Amino acid sequence: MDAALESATRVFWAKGFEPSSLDDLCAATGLNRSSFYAAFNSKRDLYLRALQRYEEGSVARIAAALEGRPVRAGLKLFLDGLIDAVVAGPGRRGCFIGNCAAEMARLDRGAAERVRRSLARIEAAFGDGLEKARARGELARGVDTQALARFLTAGIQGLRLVGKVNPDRAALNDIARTMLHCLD
Amino acid sequence: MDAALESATRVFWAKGFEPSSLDDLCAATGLNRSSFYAAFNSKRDLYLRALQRYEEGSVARIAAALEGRPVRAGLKLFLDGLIDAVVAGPGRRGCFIGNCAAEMARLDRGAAERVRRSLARIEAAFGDGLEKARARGELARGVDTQALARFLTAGIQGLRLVGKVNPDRAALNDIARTMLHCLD
DNA sequence: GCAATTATGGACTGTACAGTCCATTATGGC
DNA sequence: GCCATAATGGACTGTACAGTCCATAATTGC
Repeated sequence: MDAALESATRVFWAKGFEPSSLDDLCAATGLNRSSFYAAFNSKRDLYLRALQRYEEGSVARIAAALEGRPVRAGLKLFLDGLIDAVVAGPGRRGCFIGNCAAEMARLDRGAAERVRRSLARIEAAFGDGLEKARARGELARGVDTQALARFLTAGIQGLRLVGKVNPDRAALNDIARTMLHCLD
Repeated sequence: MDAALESATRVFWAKGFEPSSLDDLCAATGLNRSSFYAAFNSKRDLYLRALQRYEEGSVARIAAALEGRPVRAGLKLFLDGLIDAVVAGPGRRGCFIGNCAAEMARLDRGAAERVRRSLARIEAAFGDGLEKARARGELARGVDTQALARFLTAGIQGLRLVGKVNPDRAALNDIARTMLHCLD
């Protein structure tokens, strides 16, 4: 069942909610309509589950990159990986969370709330890493780790949006490099 | 006719392309279907014209804020105004350009190209202001103004996306303040 | 004032879609 | 092997929509 969710995530991520038809989703998951509705209840429910699945992965990747290394190195590792994925991966999908925010937030209050929570968890993952780094003495005493975490969260969304329409490594590297500059 | 375009822009900006029905657009513009198609040819054409109109405004606001004052003050003015608009304005519209990128870029190559061009013009407006500031001696000699302009362009998209689902002034101020920090 | 052109209203068409339903097929208990 | 239960296929329904079309109304040129 998780394989079906993963396939559906790919469809929604690439095409967005509205343009993903049930036929697309049934083809991708291998389920027919009856089984689809038995398993997932509705297109929107599946979309929100896909979003949650994506959120888990995003948070985990941040935590993994920041774990067990200096925070600057961790952030660079994370951003370099992100840029690799944007430049080399299947093109123009952007960030599922950001896509959901743009496409649904105004018309679907529940979806907006999920996006808000996803961004909060991403912010918390950055905040944790930064806080630990400060405790290790890697950052100045007075640095505002919450502000930095918020900045990184927004910055990544910006980077991914720009990368979606212009997956140019040099431009994305400029953005990432300047972002890292803010830690100092 | 520009009034009709402005009204249509508001509809597309708020709801996105797909969920804006022709009935919505005719109601907003005051045109009936016949006049609508005579004037704008198709829903998509109108959408792209609305996007262009929005782009002009965005670029002009950046240029105006950076004109005739120190670049740090100009950027702060711009970002403060943006945050005011996000927090106080009609909620959760986000940036039309960013919305278009998220909603259409994957499925409409032409729209993606327009977004790419809009972002390039925004980047150029920042780049101009930064370049002039460097000539005035406000920035260090070796500063990479293109990288900074790219960073600001992405940062604004990130700020607006976060603000779309969580229009919290304190959080947005944190992001803006940290962004400005990167100039030093 | 009238004819020719242009704008307007709104009915209409064809299509695409999410979700439902039931007849058929497969599965498992015994 | 047989019955009860569960999964499956795919036809079907109702709705919403973009775009077209034409009959009528307004406007313009003279």
